[in-house]
Amino acid sequence: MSHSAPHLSSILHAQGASVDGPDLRLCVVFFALDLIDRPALRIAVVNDVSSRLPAGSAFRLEPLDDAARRIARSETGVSEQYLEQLYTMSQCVDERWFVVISSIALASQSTAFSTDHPRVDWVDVRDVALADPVDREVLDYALVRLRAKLGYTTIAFHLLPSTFTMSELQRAYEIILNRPLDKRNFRRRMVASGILEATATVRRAGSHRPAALYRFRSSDDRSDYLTPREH
Amino acid sequence: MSHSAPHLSSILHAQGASVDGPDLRLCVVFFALDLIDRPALRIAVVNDVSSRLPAGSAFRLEPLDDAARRIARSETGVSEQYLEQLYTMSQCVDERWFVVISSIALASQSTAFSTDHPRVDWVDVRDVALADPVDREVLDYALVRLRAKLGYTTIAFHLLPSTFTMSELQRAYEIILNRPLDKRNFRRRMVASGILEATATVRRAGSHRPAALYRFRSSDDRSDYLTPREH
DNA sequence: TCAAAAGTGTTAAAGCTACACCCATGG
DNA sequence: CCATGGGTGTAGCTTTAACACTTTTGA
Repeated sequence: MSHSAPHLSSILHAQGASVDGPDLRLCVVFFALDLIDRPALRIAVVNDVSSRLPAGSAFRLEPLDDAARRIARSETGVSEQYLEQLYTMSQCVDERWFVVISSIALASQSTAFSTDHPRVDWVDVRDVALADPVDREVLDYALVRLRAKLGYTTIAFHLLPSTFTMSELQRAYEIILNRPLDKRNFRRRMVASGILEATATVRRAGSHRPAALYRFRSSDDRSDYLTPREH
Repeated sequence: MSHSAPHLSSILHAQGASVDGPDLRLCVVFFALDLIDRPALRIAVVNDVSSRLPAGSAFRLEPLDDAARRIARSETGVSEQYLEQLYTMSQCVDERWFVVISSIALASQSTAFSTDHPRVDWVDVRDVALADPVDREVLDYALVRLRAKLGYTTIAFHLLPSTFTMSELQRAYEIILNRPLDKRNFRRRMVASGILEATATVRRAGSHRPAALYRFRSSDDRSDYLTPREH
């Protein structure tokens, strides 16, 4: 974290120079999907003095998405599978000027909820209470973006385990979009899109017909569609 | 512009404080559409030592889109009609660390090309040569975004004069998308979308049937669709 | 044999693409 | 009267939405 001590600030002001360049704050909306326990879309919330999004600062010359990845990991103890920049805004906290660069991170359930990290809760997006209104704004926009991208990308990919049943995939979409979908139409669209391939195996889970297992054809991951190429 | 003079930097380093926070660079891809002279999508390019995008720095606590608007205006002499943030990245130039926040600005032809500003050229996007590879990357992504948004928003709105013929509107889309569109299908879609309203008037322009003039129903400007609410 | 989830087809409506001719005007 | 751009309709196809029953299994 880089900011000048108050007296230095005054010294520099007196000389007409500026230490008033912004501090960077990278904050991450880290999503994971609970398909088992109480099905819900959850985000990582850090509880220190109050509830906030995982956040931190970038090092000098560190690429911003490397920094966001590093912060997501160190703040939550979880390695994301997908990261995408969201939006940048200016914010003032206690006389300090921040430029807040927000990102979305995604991880599958097993990756996210198995790890136990002090101060980190994975909370249902419908119940999240964040102290900072900017954090709230970031979360709202992250949800808009995630829902929109579900329609024209393969972003759901990164919230599911490596193999899954058609019902699990549908439940994932339903949880994120927060509305029910028709089973037959859903399956048809998914199959037609060609992003799935059937594995040879089935999953037996209870006293009913076993479910075929699918995986994503990782060759055509289109999650990135409409974000710039990373350098 | 805020960066510390070298000797101050050393002083602060010596004391373990950091002046190494990034400098902000806001850069703007300012689009305008030439429908008359040589029809083309153009952007504002600033020529000082070499060709670059209009750019500048934010003031302390200035909201980033206010800053981008201010920079777009002061660098080009043109007031944009629409502004949207694009992407943020980290860059190093001559040992200085920049956080580059890019935006798209749009203005109609009359607004843009009537003004004459020293060092500013409005150049066809197909011919743009920019010294900085980051500027190039920003332009490429701006084009991707503009084209994509043409499909699901009313962003074209801001590149056209307040009233226009159906042919002009179609030409605008064709120029931006860089491919021909079917006249009848185009008209049908536009009318069906409900974003246009016919004015009572026609335009007589040459030895052929006069063209009906339309305007956008500003009540349903959906350009912003999928960008966060501005505070 | 029952309960529970998996899996499967059809129909109607809307939207998309491709395509060619007549209309109104000014010179 | 002719050259110029403005304006119009249809047919085939694809995509979407709505809708209910049969299959396979374990207990």
